[in-house]
Amino acid sequence: MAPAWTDPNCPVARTVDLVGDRWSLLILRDAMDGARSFTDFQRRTGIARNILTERLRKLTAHGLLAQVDAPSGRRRLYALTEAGKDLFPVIVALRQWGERHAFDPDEPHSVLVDATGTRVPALIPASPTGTP
Amino acid sequence: MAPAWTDPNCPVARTVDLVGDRWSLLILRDAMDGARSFTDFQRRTGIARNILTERLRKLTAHGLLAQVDAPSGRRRLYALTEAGKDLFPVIVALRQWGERHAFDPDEPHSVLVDATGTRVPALIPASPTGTP
DNA sequence: CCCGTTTGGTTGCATTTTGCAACCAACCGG
DNA sequence: CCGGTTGGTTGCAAAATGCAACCAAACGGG
Repeated sequence: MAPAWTDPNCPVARTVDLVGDRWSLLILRDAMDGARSFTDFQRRTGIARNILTERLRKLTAHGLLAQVDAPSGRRRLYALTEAGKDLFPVIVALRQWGERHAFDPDEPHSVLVDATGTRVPALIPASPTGTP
Repeated sequence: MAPAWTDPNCPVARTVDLVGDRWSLLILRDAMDGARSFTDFQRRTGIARNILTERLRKLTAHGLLAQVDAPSGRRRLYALTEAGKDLFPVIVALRQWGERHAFDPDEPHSVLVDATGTRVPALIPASPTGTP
């Protein structure tokens, strides 16, 4: 973590530095799906506990998650911040790609739908061209 | 790589298994930006050469990149497949998030524009709700 | 109030992944 | 034919990860 950024000028590289490891994105996926507690995350992802501790700290340190006190009692819970919620399109895009390309043609898999049960259309950048 | 998938049922997890490491997404970013050759990728990302070799193989093995013969001569080059190009929205989403949240407020950074120079609007899933 | 359980960790150690530098064979241009 | 570039490979050191055992502070029931 010493070199600060892999490539300080590229926004993609910075984002990948923050969430581009085996677990962070899955933690955020679960957070978006309602996970709040340490054991919740641990059970859903199957991540090692010490790594989970570290990831939760990293994500909180960078403002993607925040620790909130539970309504009753004082157990600490993690909640998505605005910045964290803002990663939603990334998760959706990853999910849609996975649905299209990471399963065998005959293999069953989920399809992303919204609250009303209709299928969410593919995310497409407004203009179909490259990165300046 | 033995356990096949981190979570076989989740498309997000599968995608992360394929491209969710420190380098793969940056390699794909550069491929989308025109990089084709081994040294091209190596120079742009700064990745260690042995790791680059492994990543290029992994990405080709999973059908995100393909090896093509150079027009003249027979040097091997890597090109994005359809599946690879289909990751474009992911890269765009990562980039947009980075532009919004990974820079200090006063810090200058790039803004994603299309071929005509107009700013690409934020990617937003059609309906604003969660994952079933 | 006391005891067993759950939660949210921490610690130490083994295994795996990365990174670095040196090396190499094939081709390329002149 | 000679030097440089390309696309790697190899060996070793350093860092990240995984696993299992351990722990203190709540809970929760009786």
